[in-house]
Amino acid sequence: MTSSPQTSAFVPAGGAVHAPKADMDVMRCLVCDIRNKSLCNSMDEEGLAALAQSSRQLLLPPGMTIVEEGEPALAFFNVTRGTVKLFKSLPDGRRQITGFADAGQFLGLSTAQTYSFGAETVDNVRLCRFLRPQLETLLSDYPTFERRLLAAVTDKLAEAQEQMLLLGRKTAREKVASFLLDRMKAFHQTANRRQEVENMASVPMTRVDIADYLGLTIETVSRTISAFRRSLLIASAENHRIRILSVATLLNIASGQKTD
Amino acid sequence: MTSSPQTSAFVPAGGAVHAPKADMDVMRCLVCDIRNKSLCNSMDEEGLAALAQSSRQLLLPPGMTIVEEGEPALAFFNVTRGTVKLFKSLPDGRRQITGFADAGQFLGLSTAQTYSFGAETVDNVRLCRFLRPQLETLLSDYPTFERRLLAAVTDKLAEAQEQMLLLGRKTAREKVASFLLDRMKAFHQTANRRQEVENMASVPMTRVDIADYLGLTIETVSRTISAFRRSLLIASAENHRIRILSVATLLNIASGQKTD
DNA sequence: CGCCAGACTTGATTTAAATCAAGGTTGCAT
DNA sequence: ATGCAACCTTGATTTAAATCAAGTCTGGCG
Repeated sequence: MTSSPQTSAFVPAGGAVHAPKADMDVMRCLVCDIRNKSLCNSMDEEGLAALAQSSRQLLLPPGMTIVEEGEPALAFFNVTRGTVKLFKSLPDGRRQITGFADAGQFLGLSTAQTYSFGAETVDNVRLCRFLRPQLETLLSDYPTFERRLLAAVTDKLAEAQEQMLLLGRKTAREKVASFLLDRMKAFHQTANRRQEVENMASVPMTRVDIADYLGLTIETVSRTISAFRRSLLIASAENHRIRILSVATLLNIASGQKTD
Repeated sequence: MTSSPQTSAFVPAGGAVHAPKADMDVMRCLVCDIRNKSLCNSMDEEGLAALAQSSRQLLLPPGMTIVEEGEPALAFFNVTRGTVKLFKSLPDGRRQITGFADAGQFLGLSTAQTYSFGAETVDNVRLCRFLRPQLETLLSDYPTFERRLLAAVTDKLAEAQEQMLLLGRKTAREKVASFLLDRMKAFHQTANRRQEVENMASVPMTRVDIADYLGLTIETVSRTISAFRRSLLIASAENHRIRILSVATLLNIASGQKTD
């Protein structure tokens, strides 16, 4: 594999690569383009310098393991670009994706000695890694940061409860509609430019990932998306994007109002 | 409805009742029998006095609403006796129970203005209610309490991820086996006496609640429990208890190993 | 003490989604 | 440009669990 313009910043295979020295200095967090959409917005200028010195930036290509189920929980991560999938597995290989962490989201919190979940990159991902002792120092030194993390975990719990409602009680059609709307919301939160982001959803993950997230099979996901396309509720766009043609209808479907 | 010895401490209907003055004084938390199994174990003697003065104790009979989906999130609760169910609903009445909070567990955290979930008592419940401003004062005044809450929410998130795996990828049989084992664990954590608690599970909730927790129907729950009983994996006991006759087999079933 | 409502169980049938089975697309590597 | 491997789509059939349909059990009340 030779390097191409698109992937030149990333390792071809085998492991994480640390970003160049310039990206690790005390300024990194101060100039971070998504810091106001993340935990880091709780920090003043001095705190941002402390964050930069407590963390290392990693760049990872698609399909890389960030965290392995059952391995020692040594680090905490903040995603600053791309999308990460979090999942749990059964011994026979069945897998449930419990969430996607887009730019601005954190992952890797654990009170146990080992991670109870795995995490892998979906596309090209940039993240900041905090080793546990360093995170704990930050929490103690910056009460606003700790309060912000508590709020962020509380929000994740509310999201998880919403996903339980989806998994336990929604139909395939309702699940896919909910997913597409969530991806639209994620894209809105993530995109920095106001460039025709309206009604666009970012869907960088495969059908297998979507199925494992919604508790369905790839065939059911594919059929349902095809049906939405045929009904002109959505349209495919370039770059793994989907344009949502009728947000209102999809909202009705997602919340269980019958809209056939 | 006239009062009976069993329910005399509770209101017959209509609303919460505050416990007698003696239970609200500065000593309440100091003498609380489950404080070491809850968030409150992060507090020293002075902190326990502050907790007691920041909260009121409530006693509620079965089937009472504690928190209503969509209502202003004014309070945070710590369950000190009994079992509470947390749930989310769809407009057409479909319901997903997202968790059961037994003695020692908290509920009611929210960063939004309104609760995104409902909460109701399953049996006779005792809980401590903290109004939001008072909780925030406690968090600021007692850093160990805030750290403990962060850990507790992190644990809840891990539980929620485990439940997503169950809802999305487990069979009915695996779901019910997992549930019974969880109820056994909850009973062990809750019971203070070592009185033949071994292999006992506390199941105070109805089949409807179990079904809404596991993403099944009551018929499927009933059939599955009957099948386990016929296979001598479990046996019914008094007081809404179930004795687990083969923990090992149930563990195998719960984790997807085929054990027919 | 026996009635009754709510909770639970069991059986028969239906159905939404899974599984099985081909193809079709796409994009990257040679 | 071409081949191929991974990904996606569509169709036919099966199946696990839902739904429909009776009962049975239980405990609190008159």
